[in-house]
Amino acid sequence: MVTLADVAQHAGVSASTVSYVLSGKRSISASTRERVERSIAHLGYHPNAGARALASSRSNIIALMIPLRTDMYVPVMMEIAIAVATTARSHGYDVLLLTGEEGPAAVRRIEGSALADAMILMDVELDDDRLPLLREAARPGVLVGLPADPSGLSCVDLDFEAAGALCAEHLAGLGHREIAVIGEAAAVYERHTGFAERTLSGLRERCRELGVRLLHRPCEGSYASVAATLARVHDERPGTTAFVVQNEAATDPLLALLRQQGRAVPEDVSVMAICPEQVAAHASVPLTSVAVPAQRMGRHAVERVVAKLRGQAGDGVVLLEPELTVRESTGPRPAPAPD
Amino acid sequence: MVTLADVAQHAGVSASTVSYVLSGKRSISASTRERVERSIAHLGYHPNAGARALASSRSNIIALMIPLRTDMYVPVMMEIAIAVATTARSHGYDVLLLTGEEGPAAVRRIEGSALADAMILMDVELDDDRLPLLREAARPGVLVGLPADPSGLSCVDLDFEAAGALCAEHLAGLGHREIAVIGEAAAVYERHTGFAERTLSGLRERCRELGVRLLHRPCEGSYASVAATLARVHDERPGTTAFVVQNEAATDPLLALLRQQGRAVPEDVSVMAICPEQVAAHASVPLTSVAVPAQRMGRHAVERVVAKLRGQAGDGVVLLEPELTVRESTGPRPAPAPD
DNA sequence: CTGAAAGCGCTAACAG
DNA sequence: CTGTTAGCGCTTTCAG
Repeated sequence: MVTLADVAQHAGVSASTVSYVLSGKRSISASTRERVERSIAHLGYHPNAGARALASSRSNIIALMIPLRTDMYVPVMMEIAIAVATTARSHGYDVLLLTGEEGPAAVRRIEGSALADAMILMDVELDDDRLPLLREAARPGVLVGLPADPSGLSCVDLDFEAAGALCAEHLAGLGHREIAVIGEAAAVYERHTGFAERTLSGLRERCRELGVRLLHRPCEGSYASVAATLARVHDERPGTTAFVVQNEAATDPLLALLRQQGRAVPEDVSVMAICPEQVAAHASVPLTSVAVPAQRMGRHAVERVVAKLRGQAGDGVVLLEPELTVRESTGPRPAPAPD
Repeated sequence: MVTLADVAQHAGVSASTVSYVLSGKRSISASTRERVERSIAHLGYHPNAGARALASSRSNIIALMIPLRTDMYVPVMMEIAIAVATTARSHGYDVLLLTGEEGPAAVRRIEGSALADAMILMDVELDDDRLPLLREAARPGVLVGLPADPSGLSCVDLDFEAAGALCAEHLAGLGHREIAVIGEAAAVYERHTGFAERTLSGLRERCRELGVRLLHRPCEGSYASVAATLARVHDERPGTTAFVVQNEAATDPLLALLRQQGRAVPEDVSVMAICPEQVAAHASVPLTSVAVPAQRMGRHAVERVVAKLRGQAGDGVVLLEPELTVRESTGPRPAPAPD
């Protein structure tokens, strides 16, 4: 194994000089720097991570806790995780992958062992039991998601209220007066993950302002349950001309069912979704949608945590602005059927 | 920060004793052990990861390289990654998440910096440029996937040939004589990722043995392209009574199209898939399928790599046996339409 | 069964 | 601009 001492000897300088060439923490004459760099390349030197961490008490690792249950929003999680990993690398950090399994113990473990310099928690719940620990922790942390009480914490999330409002505006702008929301599974609302409720409240408020009638129904992901929900909406609000879907698994069944019923999208009925771009773009009818900006969220979380490590940022909530992409699934309200 | 020395002092023993209590590498009297453990709990001691890595030259970290392009098989990747993380934890290892972005350089970096004790590479391509480095590396590695030349490497993968054969047998057993395969996008075959070809060859061989006609058509994930492929199959082999789908994105469109054409599944036509359980179980008609055993693959990869770290395992390819789950999408061949 | 002590490879004062 | 040196916290011989 090639050590810093080997490099120093080869370059005919002291160990500290090599160290400083690497860290740039003090000025080095061009000639020495060059000699050292040549030696490093020649010997194929890589600094030892453990030694570095011990001496500097910084590991250059960011811990990322992802949820264990993989039943929801998997591609989004994955996209965030990948964005976190690549952004972290571009800032000189590696990423340690932790699953929710360990729960709060993981926070303690990371903190105690100094394995990571900071942590990013995904899929935070409204009342997450890792939060008290995180507030006390010496190391900075950033949440992806928004808990009930974000005080003393840094959070990044999509502005779901704004996303809801955006949907309402888009459909109202097309003339729709009765909208139905196909929501997440009831369990999601009961678990109070927050985002679903926030979307709904944005939607409700803006609909009220715009004088649009809104109906909300939670829905499981299965084909059968989408069918049941659709039937129910049809019974309760036959005048519904537009759907907002916030349920990744429900979009395809919904489109299939409408097609089956001979209701053309968007001529007879408009459909829009709050979902990952991929899902929206690849649906059987490309969906007008508000995207969950997974990459931006991951990138932002890392940048935030890195800034905090440098003492350049404090706590606070950052809500990313939603963006609406108009595709082929929404159109003007059809003329009311003549009696 | 609580150090080992603090614990030693509190317990009235030497540092090495504490260390040995922790590692169990030499016998300790019950009374000292108890005292030490009490002190550890009392002080809330956690060993410092960097110091440990430096002194022992083992980091207790396994690096996991996941592919950067997330266009394919995302839930499977995620499931493998999570299985890797949880299994690793249960063996005392943490997982470092690397993306494919760095390419071969990542292998060198991990190796050089001693950041991880071993690595697991996902989504290996037939002729992957990280493989030569991995063969020379001092640290053990395990591939998830099967490259063209697995010599000198450890690999874990699904036995896709057997999976193909299993499909052929199942359908032949139900009396089907003409089968069509809806395959992955042409790009997947061109990239020679291996698994698609292997499935096909298993399918072909067993079909030949069983006297079943087989037609294979690659297919993009979009609704339109599934429609086109289906039409083409119908033209070329009107007698086709069963489909094997190896393309996560094609299953739902296929079922929707068949429904639209008034062909009932499984009464008029059988459909089976090689895909994750979730996809199969939640399809609009629950699909008879051969699963990609993501969890098993992740777990196996970790166990393999841990065994190698202990010098208890060598190179070689392990192909996991596929399992067929019969659901509602396959049935006996319909009686040939009377002329 | 337990202690003492020598590093592991690097960083960061402290000196010049 | 560069060198000397004292640790960082832990593991692991070597002694007893």
